[in-house]
Amino acid sequence: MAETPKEHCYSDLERRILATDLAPGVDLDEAGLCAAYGISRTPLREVLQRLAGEGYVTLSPHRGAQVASMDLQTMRVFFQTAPLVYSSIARLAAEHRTDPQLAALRGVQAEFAAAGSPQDAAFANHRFHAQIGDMAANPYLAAALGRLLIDHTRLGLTFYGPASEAERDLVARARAQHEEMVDAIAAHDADRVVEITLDHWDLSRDRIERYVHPDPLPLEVRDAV
Amino acid sequence: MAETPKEHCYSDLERRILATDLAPGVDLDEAGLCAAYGISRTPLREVLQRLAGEGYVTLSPHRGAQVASMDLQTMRVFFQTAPLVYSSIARLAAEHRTDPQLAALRGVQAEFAAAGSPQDAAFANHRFHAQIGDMAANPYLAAALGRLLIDHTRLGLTFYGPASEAERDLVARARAQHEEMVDAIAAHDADRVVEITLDHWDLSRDRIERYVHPDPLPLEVRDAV
DNA sequence: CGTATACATTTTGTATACGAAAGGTATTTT
DNA sequence: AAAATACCTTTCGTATACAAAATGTATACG
Repeated sequence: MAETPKEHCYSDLERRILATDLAPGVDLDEAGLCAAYGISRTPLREVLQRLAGEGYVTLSPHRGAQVASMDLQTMRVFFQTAPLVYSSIARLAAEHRTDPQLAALRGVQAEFAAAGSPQDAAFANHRFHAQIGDMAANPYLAAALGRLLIDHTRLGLTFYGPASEAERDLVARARAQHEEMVDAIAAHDADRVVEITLDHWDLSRDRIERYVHPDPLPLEVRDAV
Repeated sequence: MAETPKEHCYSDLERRILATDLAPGVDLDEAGLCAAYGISRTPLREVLQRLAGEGYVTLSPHRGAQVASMDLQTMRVFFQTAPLVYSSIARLAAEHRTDPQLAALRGVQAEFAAAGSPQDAAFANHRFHAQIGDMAANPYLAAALGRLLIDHTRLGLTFYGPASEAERDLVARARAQHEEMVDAIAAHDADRVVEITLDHWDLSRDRIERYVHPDPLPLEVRDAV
């Protein structure tokens, strides 16, 4: 089960991009990555081309690979598109899911609930929604979902605030919604899973908005009482 | 403007896959393609990996590249998904289109109207809808649209019947719908372009269904009069 | 002092050669 | 005679070496 150096290179780059350890837009140096992962340029370039096909990086002729950008325009389109794709995927997943897939989803959800760090939680959340994408068995929407999840995870980790009371409450609600989604998918209840998915989306959007647009400082410095 | 051997390899494989000259599922021989296009294995493999990222081919470890399959399951999912993506793209295109993009769309539509063969018409149709995809400026849905268009073009050419009166009428109606779509996009009329797009989809679906399920032979061999 | 051009350096793209793995066939054994 | 194993052939994966292109810098000229 030991992964090859090439596979490690792929999964590690994927992880670092999702964690914004490799920031959007930065150039990826072929020679440096070759040395870091102990592979030669040919397999490294294959990894980069695969990552490009999935939307993690962009390749420019004679300019190498850059981590996919995340400008304001990208975010705007992301918020516009996510509800449509997420709810469509959720509906299809409820209709098409198999028992082994459901078991896998429960396993990922357990990882999410047990996650120790915000980053682990974000990765588990990513896998949770990717698993629902698998269940939908729709290669067309899967391509859109994969790209949405990349940006969703990056946004979530970029706009992660310090562990506050409100933040803990949001995570607890997200976990509860995941459980409800699993139950609805198990019951093949498409309408219900779509409804929960849209609530789940609203929660995620609110969390990011809350970070960008926090409560203003009190106008009165000392208690006005 | 002369394209490099590598670019020619890419565009020619793309064309042959869309035309089902390379049938769904067939193995692509690396050595043969290298000889045919006059490039070595490294750039050829890059081309195949790029085609794989866009959904034209699938790559299996130690088994090389195969043209993306088109089984019954694929077709079912295709018919299920296309209206949603096409109409969403159309709406966004009407809202976001720029003047140069509109001019490009008119150019492609002129090529469609002037197409001499069914294959040329199918390619021009492909470019027409891909151009609307560009206008939408939505990388997430663009990934789904690209894959849908691949299968749509392949289906259209697979289920193309001999030039009959009915077929000519369908093509004329499709061309008229294209013109209406261009006008609606030019006017930024999102609701109208969505409506026409759904009509256009119904027409395309009917054409394919008509081929699969033609009028039955007359029950009376000679005139029953 | 600023700008343009030429050269050098760095990085990307391509070819070829070698090593490894999978599938098919033939031979041997039960 | 049938099945299993070993070997051979073919194809895929990786590394390295070479060629080409782009960018940055330095120098010279205006």
